[in-house]
Amino acid sequence: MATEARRPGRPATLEDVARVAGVSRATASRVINGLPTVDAALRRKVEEAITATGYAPNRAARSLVTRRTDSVALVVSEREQRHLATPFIGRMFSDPHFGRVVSGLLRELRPAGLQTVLMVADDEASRAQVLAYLRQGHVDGVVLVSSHPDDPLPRMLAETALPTVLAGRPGRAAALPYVEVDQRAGARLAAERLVAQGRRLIGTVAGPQDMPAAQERLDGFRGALAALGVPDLPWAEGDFTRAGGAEAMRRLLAGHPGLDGVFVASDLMGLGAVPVLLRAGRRVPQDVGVVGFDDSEAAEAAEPALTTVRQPVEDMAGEMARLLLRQIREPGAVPPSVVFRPSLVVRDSA
Amino acid sequence: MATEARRPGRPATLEDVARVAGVSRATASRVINGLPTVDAALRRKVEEAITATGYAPNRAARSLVTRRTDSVALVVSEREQRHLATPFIGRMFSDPHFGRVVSGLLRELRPAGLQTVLMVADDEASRAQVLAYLRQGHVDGVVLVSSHPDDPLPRMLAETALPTVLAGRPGRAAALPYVEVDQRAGARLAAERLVAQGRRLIGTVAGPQDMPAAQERLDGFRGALAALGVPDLPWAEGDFTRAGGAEAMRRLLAGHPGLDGVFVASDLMGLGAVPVLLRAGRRVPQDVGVVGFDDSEAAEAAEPALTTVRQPVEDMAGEMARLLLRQIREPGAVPPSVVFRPSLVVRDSA
DNA sequence: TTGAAAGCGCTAACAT
DNA sequence: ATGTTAGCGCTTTCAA
Repeated sequence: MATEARRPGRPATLEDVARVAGVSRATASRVINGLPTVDAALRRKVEEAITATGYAPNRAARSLVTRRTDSVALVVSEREQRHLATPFIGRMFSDPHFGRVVSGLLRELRPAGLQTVLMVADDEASRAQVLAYLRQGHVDGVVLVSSHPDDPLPRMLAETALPTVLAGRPGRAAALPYVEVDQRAGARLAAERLVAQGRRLIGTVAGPQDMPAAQERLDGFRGALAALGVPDLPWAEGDFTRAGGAEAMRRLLAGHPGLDGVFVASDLMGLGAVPVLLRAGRRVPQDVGVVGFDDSEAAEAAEPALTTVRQPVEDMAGEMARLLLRQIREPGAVPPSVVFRPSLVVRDSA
Repeated sequence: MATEARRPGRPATLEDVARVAGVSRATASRVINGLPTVDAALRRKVEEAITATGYAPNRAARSLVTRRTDSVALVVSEREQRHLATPFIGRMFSDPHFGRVVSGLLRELRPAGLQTVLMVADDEASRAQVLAYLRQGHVDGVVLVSSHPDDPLPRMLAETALPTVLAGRPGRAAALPYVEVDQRAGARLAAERLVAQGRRLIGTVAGPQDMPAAQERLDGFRGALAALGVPDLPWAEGDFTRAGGAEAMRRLLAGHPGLDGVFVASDLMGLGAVPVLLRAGRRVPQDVGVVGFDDSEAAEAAEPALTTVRQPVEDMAGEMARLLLRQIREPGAVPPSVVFRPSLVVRDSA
């Protein structure tokens, strides 16, 4: 119905809105930005003009004057892997876990009016490039998902004073808030489950011990077992991949054939570990109980389905977004890190 | 060494560079944008000034005048699924396939100096929002990854005249270039493999028949079998999920217990289908040969590992990026769609 | 409460 | 080949 009163071909500008509403650009701008000091009648006129013209603000123009960008960067930092056969950017993107993080993030960021720019840092050059981009003020904040413990990026970001949130505690401490699950508490849940089932010869397939999360899962599991009266803990280290889990399970089983319970530090490794047990003639869960970690799709896909420690990944990502928003809105504020409580999801493997 | 000759606190501007180099803003701009009409000596001076000041262009300012944004949108379009238990944005993001697409895309986009903005359209409101954003000229182009065949977005995008590329042929035809794999050729590879192994009682677990890709895989498989002298094709429809594959396999096997070969239209469905066969007492591949489609992680994860039809996903995504770049560089050009040739990856299941 | 005007940093005529 | 200048669309003093 409304004739779009504007120059043809180009999107309507604030100027157009002002003209249609019969006010100045300044007043139109006030309405658009929700400032209270506008007469109700004029406000209505402007709002009508916005609808009539199909106006939407030009972000570049706005950004030029406000120095905000209404966008944040989602930076994926991976160790360079030219030696691996992995095609291109490595496994982060094809990890369903990462997808869940993105999902939880967007769910908060979108309603806040923030766009999300995807960036990858996987070698020295790209890291410098990303950092330059961020420092230049092209985004209002950064969510960093880093997969390697010796990543220098957290510290470098801390020095920029740009609002930043980390997915998980960084390998090298940095003065930045992070969100993660209580690894030790999760390990304890696993220990309690296995012990409650009467298992006493318990081992664990741990994650890479240079990663804090993996360390804490191992350490927490050992501590919980000790508290439950099981002082000894044989373990083997995997690399958080399926193949690595299988390999570690083989070593563990070779050294300790009498095992009746295993805590595998990730579901994906569990996917590799369980078949090793089965092929070695152990029934799961009858002979050996297995508890995983993550509650990823892998847990459901396993045969039998894995009993596992659940991380509320989407909720955690949502919290990351909120921490970031708070920093953006209150410059200087550095909110405390948030640690989520894990829960046990009982399926068939223990 | 170089003292950063600039106002403190703020990034250097073109003005700063010009002053340090002792030239006008225009000349500095010419150097930065690589225009040829600049004296070699001045060019060097400007380049030094850039280094000295740590200058990087302000994208907002540039965008305001050029009407380019040097960014593209990666739009993920999914059917609304409030009825499902799926947490949040649905399964696209946690699909490793999507991650491979992102990976291939970024690999081309990054060197071209384009940022990638992630957007989701999963209901009427978000679709309108995304469309408004795109129409407003906030990006130079769009990559659309759509998961549902009745998606109105391809057509709506075609009407905007914004450079666009689709991941896969759209359900409703649209005048936009797309990239996909030759589905029929892939199905033929599967048929040839099974028939070459002497199998004659062959069925297929097809994908959702409202999706073009799924239709073509079924149709192509049927055609190829007929050409090879196997005229009959029992089939059951799955929904491209693991559980759906298992369910369809059960139905297929119930109706045709004598099957000795199955083409499963996705590896993920294969992951569900194979255990059904095993539990029904069929050995794979001895009693029943199984060929999947995609060559995803699922194919390797299956037990036995799936022989499958490979889609070069990262390469295809890279091609999408190139098609988009061409449209951006040559406005008005609508490059033809590109169809990739699949290949057979032989593993243990057939 | 409203408007006039300056200016954010950059590119692109245009003039030289 | 180089410089001067006029905006791009918006927010934000500052006056009224």
